[in-house]
Amino acid sequence: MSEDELLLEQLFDEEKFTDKQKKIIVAAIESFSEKGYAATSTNEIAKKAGVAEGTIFRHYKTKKELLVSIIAPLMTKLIGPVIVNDFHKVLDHPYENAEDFLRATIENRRVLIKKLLPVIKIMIQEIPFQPELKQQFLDQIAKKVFDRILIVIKGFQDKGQLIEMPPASMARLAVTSIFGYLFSRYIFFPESEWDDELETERTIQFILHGIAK
Amino acid sequence: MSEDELLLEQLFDEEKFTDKQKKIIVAAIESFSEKGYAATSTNEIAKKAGVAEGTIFRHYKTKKELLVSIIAPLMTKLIGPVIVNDFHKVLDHPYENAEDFLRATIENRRVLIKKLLPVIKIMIQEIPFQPELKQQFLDQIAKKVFDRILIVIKGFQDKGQLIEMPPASMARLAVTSIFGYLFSRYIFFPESEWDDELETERTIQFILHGIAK
Amino acid sequence: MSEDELLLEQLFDEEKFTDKQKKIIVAAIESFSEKGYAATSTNEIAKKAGVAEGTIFRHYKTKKELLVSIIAPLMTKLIGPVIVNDFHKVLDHPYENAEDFLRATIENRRVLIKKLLPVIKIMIQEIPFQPELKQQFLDQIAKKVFDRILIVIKGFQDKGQLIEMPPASMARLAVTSIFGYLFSRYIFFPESEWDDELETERTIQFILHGIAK
Amino acid sequence: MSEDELLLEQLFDEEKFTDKQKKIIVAAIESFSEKGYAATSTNEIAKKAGVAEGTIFRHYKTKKELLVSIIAPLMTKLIGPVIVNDFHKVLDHPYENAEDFLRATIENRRVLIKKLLPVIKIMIQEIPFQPELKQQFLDQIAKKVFDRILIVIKGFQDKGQLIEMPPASMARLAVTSIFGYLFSRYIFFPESEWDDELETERTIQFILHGIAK
DNA sequence: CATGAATGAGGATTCATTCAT
DNA sequence: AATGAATGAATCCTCATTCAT
Repeated sequence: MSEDELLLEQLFDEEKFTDKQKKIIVAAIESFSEKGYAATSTNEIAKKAGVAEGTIFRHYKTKKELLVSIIAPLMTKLIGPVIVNDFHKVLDHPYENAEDFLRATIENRRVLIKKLLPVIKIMIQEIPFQPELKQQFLDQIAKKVFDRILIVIKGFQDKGQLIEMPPASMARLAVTSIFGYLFSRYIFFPESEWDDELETERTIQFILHGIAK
Repeated sequence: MSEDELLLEQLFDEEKFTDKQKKIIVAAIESFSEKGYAATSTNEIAKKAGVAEGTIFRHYKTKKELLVSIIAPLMTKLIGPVIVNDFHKVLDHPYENAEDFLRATIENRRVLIKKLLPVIKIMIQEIPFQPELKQQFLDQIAKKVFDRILIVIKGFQDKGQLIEMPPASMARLAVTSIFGYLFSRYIFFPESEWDDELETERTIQFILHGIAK
Repeated sequence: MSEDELLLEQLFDEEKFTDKQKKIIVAAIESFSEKGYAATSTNEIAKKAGVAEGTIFRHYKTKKELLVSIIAPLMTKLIGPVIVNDFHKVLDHPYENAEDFLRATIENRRVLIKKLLPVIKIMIQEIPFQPELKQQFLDQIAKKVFDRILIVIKGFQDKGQLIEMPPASMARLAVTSIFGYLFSRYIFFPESEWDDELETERTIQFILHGIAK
Repeated sequence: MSEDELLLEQLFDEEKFTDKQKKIIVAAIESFSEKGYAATSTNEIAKKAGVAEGTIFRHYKTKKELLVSIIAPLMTKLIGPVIVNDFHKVLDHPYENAEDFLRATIENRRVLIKKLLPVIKIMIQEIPFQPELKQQFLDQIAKKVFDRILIVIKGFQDKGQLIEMPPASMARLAVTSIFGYLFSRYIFFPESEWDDELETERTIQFILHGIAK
């Protein structure tokens, strides 16, 4: 529970929730991420949360609203680091090189993904089926984040650190490599032994220099 | 319908299906990939297929069996190219270089993914929740394919074409780059304009040489 | 049950219903008329009909559709006699006097109301709350019937049998007297002893001559 | 609100209610008469009244008690005029004729019905389903009022103003004519244009002399 | 007095599955 | 083999009512 509480704090710092509401959210996250949204019954969530089924519907008008109000704040949480930190880093330290930037970015994301794992699983599963979430995702995450990344890439290209290539293509290549690593690490094979520092380093070197000798 | 028929032929060449059964499969694939397995009702599939609901259960004991018998053959289909073609290519033409191999691999996969798109979507969505599929996937795809890839990588490393790195790590980096491209192309942003040849080339160069100048 | 069957035949001559569907209709009419639509649960109807709750929803998409498909055909049934019979009577037998016309009309209605009593109760209760029914009632019954009545009244006025008074007002007075009688007889005080022939006669004389000496 | 307040004053002169309680009653009357008792939720009433749901149950043990305590006093209000005024009128002014009596009675009722319209609607809807209300209605209104009416009718018959007819039948005919008018006027077609004085007069003449020439 | 969160029984409706035809 | 009516458990959700604050 203490771990869940941490997750909650991470997700909802400022907002005030009643005790029961917190339990509902924790239970919903657990069930949704284990069985999927559609396959989870509100009755099941209620039991796991130790509340009456009606209580869920006092706080969330529908089951879908419960889902959305779990996922939506996550969107904001996930862009935060990109927009605020990274952007400034690059502008404030013009001497900084692409390698350090990548390292910071991956680590940043790694910690976040690790903490928000179950919620991210839900997000991945449900965004394709929930137009509301999809729209939010495209507007808030995809677009905003992508725009920042393009700026950063152009910055490093201008400094001569990166090769010439349309920034959009480069962004795709770098981003999928990073998320390829993070998803392999935390979602596909979380039970394997991982030397995070080493794999992070390999991923960075791969992004920068590829695998050819 | 001709496109669906092609998909079916692709998926189930040898097997003999009644006309109704084919319609059921096509309808199920469409619904499952659009709304998800759990959110699709058998009644809906029956209507879309133009058969009675009972007919579905004459061919498949349960709804889950319908899902599995759609996804399972896909597994075999997807490894085929890796195991049969690629493996032989490398062994038969020892002079071939890694770049050509990558190019063939990506193209191979690209055509397949394009054709099997809806089924692949279902696979991605449902494998996490269906232990039966998960096991099949791990045993048939992940393991077998990974083993082959490791061999191929070692082969190129031995030929001095690739840098020294644990083949497993290298496999992860290359594979996620390839699938990062293919998923971006066909699943995340299928509606964007894509110059496939160019992006394939960029992906290959990225895997080989990275983005650093 | 035989009485219910008669009611059903009366209500739905030509249409074909399955056995279970008939039972559902009979049970619904009984419950709706006894406790009101909103206070009747589908579970209760199912039990009374001896079918599974799901069976109700196989035949009627919603509870409201069940209500409407019970009440709607009644509307047609109730106007039939007015439009077809009465209208022709007056036109075909120009010598006929208002008294005989009234007698036939009341008797006609009396037999119908007696037979359709429970359904009429439902109609009275639910029309105010179901816009769909209300509209149908206004369009089909109220307007059509009223138009015919006006014609009949004008006919008798022209023949000098009725006093001068706006036909609409006269229609209201006559109609409410007739329904006042029928409702007193069958809805408000059905358990009292009624000498129907005598009371019909009194009602007719009242409509024609009032109560003043 | 001033109109509602008037209604309240009309309904509950002497009793003392808290401000919130008045709001609850007003809200309940509005909702009950618009959607019916069974289809109105206490939550809805609470919102409309601007009070907490619990507050309703502080004043009324159950939802049904709320209904009854709205309808019950109405019963007394509605008989009042009959028993007190009319009765005395006839006894005190033996020379008065039936026509004037009818006129006074209708007008009396007309004003009352107009003011109490929403509550009367509720009464009509719910009496058939609430045995408690039904009993009260039969004992207090139907019986008492009917007894008075019989006396009045006999009085006028003795004075030779009315024809010979069992007073009960005559009561039914006159009463349904009056209420037929009032209900047409205020409940069935309130939105039509009505010349009240004229229609009242027509109704009186109809009751006295009928429609025959 | 008043609140409103909490309850859990009960509501309408959906669903996968069965089975007589 | 195919049907589609029938099932009843399960689903999401609503509601009157309670009770700690």
